[in-house]
Amino acid sequence: MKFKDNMPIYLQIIDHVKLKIATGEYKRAEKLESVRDMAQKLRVNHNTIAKTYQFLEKDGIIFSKKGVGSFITESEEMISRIREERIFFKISTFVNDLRVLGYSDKKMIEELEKFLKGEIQNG
Amino acid sequence: MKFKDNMPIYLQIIDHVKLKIATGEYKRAEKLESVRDMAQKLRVNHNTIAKTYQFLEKDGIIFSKKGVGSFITESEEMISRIREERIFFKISTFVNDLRVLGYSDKKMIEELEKFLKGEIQNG
Amino acid sequence: MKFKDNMPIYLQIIDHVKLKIATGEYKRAEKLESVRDMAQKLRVNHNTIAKTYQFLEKDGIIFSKKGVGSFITESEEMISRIREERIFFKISTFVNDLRVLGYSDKKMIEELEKFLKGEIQNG
Amino acid sequence: MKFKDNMPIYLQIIDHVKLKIATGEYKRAEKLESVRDMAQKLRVNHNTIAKTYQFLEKDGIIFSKKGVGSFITESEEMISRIREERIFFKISTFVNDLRVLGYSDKKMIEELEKFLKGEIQNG
DNA sequence: GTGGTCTAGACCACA
DNA sequence: GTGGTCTAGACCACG
Repeated sequence: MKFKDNMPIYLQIIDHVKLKIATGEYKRAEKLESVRDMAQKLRVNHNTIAKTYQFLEKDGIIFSKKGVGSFITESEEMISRIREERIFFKISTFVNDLRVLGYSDKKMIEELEKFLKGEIQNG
Repeated sequence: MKFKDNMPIYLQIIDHVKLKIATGEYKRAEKLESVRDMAQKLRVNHNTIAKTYQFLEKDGIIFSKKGVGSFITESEEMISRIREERIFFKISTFVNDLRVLGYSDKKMIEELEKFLKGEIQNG
Repeated sequence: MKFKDNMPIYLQIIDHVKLKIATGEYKRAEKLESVRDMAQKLRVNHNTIAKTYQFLEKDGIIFSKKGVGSFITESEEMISRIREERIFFKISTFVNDLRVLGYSDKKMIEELEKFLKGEIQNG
Repeated sequence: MKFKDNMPIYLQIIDHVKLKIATGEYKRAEKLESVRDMAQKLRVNHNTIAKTYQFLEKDGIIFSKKGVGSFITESEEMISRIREERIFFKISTFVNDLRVLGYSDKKMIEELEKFLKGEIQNG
């Protein structure tokens, strides 16, 4: 995993975990990698991962048991919420950004379609 | 202007200026506010604005005349490029993000249309 | 400040701050001691205090500004809530504990009164 | 049994046993569950219960006979003391806590009565 | 081995 | 000087 320079690593990992939940890669109640294993894999200090897990736990996204491990939430509802929030955020950000640039709703959809078609020709 | 916590303010201001160029609010060869004026307006330290202007100048987006002030580039081509790069970046990021979440091109457009319609009903 | 052995220091400090808010010692929008000053005063590492402040910030009890300092919440409502929650918690815990020990409501009040009188005689 | 996160489980179980003695649920000289039975019942590791029993024995609250089991103390005086200490601790803690929050003796009793009455209305 | 806490010391961004 | 992040390394509680 490559980290951006201008954002704390632990926040990037939090987002990374939330993304994996949103895409379904991490499933309900699944065991996460141990703090130290993930630290080694991502080449960061174990404290950084511990902080990450604690923030995720505070938000109810994972739960940890001492001496056992850390696990994705058991709440299917929470998992759906993470996914839906993410999608909503992406779409509303997109709409907002293009509007600021002067795009009408119609033009926005047209440009998106054009982009998607263009990719086929280019790729 | 409200700044995010986890990103250097000067980078946010750089983006802010580039956005104003992309939207046409800042025009070709227009004089920018002085470092101290902008600092006061954005409620940040003047050093932060100075840093911002240096970066923008390095990228050829603005240029400075000693004792006179800073100005938006005179190159119409640069201005177009800033705008197009921005749009391309926004669209490709959007497409990429939704694909990661498992969205097909078709569903992506559908959801976007749904979102735009939903706004009308809600707003 | 003396710390108990069987509870993380940062949680004890969180409670310590909340207590000071509840008693009115810390007032609305008041500046807290800096992370490093409090660390020195309490003879703990600055990271421990930083963690404390971050948790308090996540709960909306204080807010921090980089390069400026940390401050008690500006919300009078939040301050009242902290105080009332604390009182409610103390009373309900007391009632519950004595009931478990077989005390009726009447006996509970009698014992409390007896205790308060006894103190006068002893003190 | 639900355990708090921020306190060693064995201390919570010690308190749990002392509470059962204080309430009379565990009687003088009564045989306790075996380490493994209690471990299974409380869903904790048997080492944790073993540790618990060792501490209780050290304090004279229980005693063990090799190959037979563990038993509640035979001293009626010890049992009374556990109960009285507990009650005294609860009351004095309560009084102290509310005083710190600025409550007079009179107000303390009033609030307690109010709380007890309020419960009836709410429950 | 698992998560959690703490220290010491470094560096960064911001004012 | 202020808060925030990160590392390295230690120790603890629990299973």
